[in-house]
Amino acid sequence: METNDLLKLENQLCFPLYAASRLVTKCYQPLLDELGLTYPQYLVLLVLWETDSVNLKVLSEKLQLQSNTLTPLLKRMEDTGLISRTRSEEDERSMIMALTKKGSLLKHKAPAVQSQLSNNLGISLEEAQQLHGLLYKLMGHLETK
Amino acid sequence: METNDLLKLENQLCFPLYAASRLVTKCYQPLLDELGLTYPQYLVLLVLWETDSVNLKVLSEKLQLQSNTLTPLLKRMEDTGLISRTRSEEDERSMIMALTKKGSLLKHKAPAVQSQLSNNLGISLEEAQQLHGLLYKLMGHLETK
DNA sequence: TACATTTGTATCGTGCACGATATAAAAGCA
DNA sequence: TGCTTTTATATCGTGCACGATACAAATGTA
Repeated sequence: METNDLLKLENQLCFPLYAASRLVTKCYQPLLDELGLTYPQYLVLLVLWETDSVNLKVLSEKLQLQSNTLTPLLKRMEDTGLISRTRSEEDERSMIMALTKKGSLLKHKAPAVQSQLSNNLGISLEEAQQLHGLLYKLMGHLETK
Repeated sequence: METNDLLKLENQLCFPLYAASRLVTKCYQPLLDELGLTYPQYLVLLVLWETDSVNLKVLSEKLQLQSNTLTPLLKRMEDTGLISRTRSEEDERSMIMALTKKGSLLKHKAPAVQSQLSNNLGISLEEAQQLHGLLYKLMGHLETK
């Protein structure tokens, strides 16, 4: 490719990644609005529904988000009654996030969100799996940098 | 897949998209820091290097960002001397962004950013093209919603 | 046991993103 | 020409993201 072509927006990998990510988040939003959630908050719940009572470090690793992003986000979730935040007794540094009744019950509504969304994506299951694989491969390499 | 599996973080398409996008942006940042740019600002320059003097509407369509995101971003770029912002004479509503000398000269440094980054991605050219294609297919379908 | 180092969270400042809304210029039309 | 509607941009408020930094609890070590 020529230099000028290399610099074209549509030839970059970064841009479609960035645009597609925002676009998919936007598709989630109307569904999540009904549950009173933002998209990152929904991700937190996905983690907690899988494993309840995790500390910030674990949450941070799973979501690839740092404490400066998560702490305020989790405080907002505490304020809206979705989770509780308590210090660990064994290690006073560790902050443990656990589902409240309200946060726990929302799990029943999540499958509807997922199925609604996957119907909307407009790509086949094979393509979705392919995309999934490529994204994890990309991440796997970049994380070790 | 079972309901519980469907809700697992790693099985979602949305999460790797979101995480990979942030991760790639993070890889750009040290390179862009040397040019005094943020990643979205770099995207604006990519558009302007391709076609100078575009109004906000065009920029908004190309980057899929709205005026409430772009206006302050472009003002910051004006403040740092990268672009000029002037009202169109034919249509007083239209705000036209054009490269300054400084913004124009930065184009010479962009190929180095691109080649540095593509070396870092850790996926083959074929995989990158495949990923590129899948992302555009995804976007193409979602945009028409 | 004293002290340095590491670890887990939190705080601060800046820059996006975006829904909702405002405003003025332009275009359409009775 | 008056008036409505559309279009292009801007403003406001809220919630992320993240680099840099602070701080206290835990750990390692002489």
